[in-house]
Amino acid sequence: MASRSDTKTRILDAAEKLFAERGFSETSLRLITSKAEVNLASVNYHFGSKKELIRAVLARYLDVFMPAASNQVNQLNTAPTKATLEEILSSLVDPLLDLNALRAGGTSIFLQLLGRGYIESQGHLRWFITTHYGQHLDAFIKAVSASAPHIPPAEMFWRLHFTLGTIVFTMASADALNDIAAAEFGEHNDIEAVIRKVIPYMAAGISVPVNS
Amino acid sequence: MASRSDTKTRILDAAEKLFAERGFSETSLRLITSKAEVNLASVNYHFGSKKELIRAVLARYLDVFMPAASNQVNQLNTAPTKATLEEILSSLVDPLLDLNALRAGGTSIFLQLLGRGYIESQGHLRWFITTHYGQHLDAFIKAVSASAPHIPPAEMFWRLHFTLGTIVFTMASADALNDIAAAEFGEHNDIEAVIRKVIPYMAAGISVPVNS
DNA sequence: AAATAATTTAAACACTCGTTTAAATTAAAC
DNA sequence: GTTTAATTTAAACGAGTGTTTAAATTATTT
Repeated sequence: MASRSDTKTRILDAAEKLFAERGFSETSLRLITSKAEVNLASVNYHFGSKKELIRAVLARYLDVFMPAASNQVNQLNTAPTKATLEEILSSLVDPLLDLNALRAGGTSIFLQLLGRGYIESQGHLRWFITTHYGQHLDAFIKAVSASAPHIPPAEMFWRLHFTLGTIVFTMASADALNDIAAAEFGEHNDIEAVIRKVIPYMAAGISVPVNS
Repeated sequence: MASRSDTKTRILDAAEKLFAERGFSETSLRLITSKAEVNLASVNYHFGSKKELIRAVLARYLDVFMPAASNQVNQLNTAPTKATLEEILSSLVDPLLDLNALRAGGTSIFLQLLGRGYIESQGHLRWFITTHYGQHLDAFIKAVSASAPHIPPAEMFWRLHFTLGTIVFTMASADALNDIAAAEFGEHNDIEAVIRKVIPYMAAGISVPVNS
């Protein structure tokens, strides 16, 4: 079965890169299989359909990231002092950067896939994530809410989605923005530098008092 | 020429609604023309191509919104007291809501189109907006920068793009989020309520001190 | 009213898409 | 080594896409 998993992996590797770059519906199976140097029909043979391939691509990252992320959050919860919001957000940086060890550019690819998925799939991805990784999400949401107890739950719902938009849009266009920043300001940032820039922005927005 | 502009308008009206709901590439010309009750070929006759139709749909809003928005910013600039960041952002609310007078649901449609456009078209929309409406954008960026002089230009560049992501992602999925908020918290927000929720978030993020 | 221009229409074109089929090939089991 | 199962392959299918064409219709101009 060496060839089987080899073909599956080649498909997943090619697909995630193309999905992140061009979006799901803009990426044809023919483009994926030609980049992966496998036969067109092997996608349907190994994954059943394009939709299931998309889910497999996302799951490969979520299965690694989600447990690592909620581990970090749980560690903060058991610490003697209550974690600040910025500490909670910063605790996700390592799990995110560890995805680069999984595959080259993994951090950026994962965040771009997340963004594309949330926008393209009319709610399907939201359902997929909440049903498969809901426990991990709940731990994170609870920790964030506890760090900003002055924010009502409904308001926090909106602010966490504002935050999702911030991170996801930023990462989807991080490469282009880095080019502009380099040309305009002489800055040369990598993905980690951008993540560390965005955390104070998000933390301030999430915790700003209501009606001020 | 009554029929000519009538057909053009019918196409634009049907297209913008479908584009906002399903995205550009997910909306076929056949769906647009059947909703508009015009012939399929009339899109190419009146607009040349689907890509030019998309631009026409966006331009119909941008031509109204952009001058109105920079008018508001200029009025703040001539006021006796320096405008706060939240005042600057809030000054865009009226121009946004005035789009509802243009067409039913205009505000929501415009913001969703903006979000879809920025995400779907790999940089094409960014180029289209900066080249056609760059002067209006510059006035806005200058006003925001002046309201937060403690933020270096390079940092402000990043934060304004964080903000673009926040607003664009939120609006692209505003309907879905509103449905969830209604089901989960009994909240029934319209587009104005969401806009007024996101402004404090963005203002706090843009102006938070660096390295804090 | 006749001639010209603008618009609408139905049909077809050329292409891409995801998926399926059945035969060929390779691997595993007995 | 033969049989059985798993995988790969080339080809085709049916449906959907944006666009083009040329004739029919409508509006405008002379």
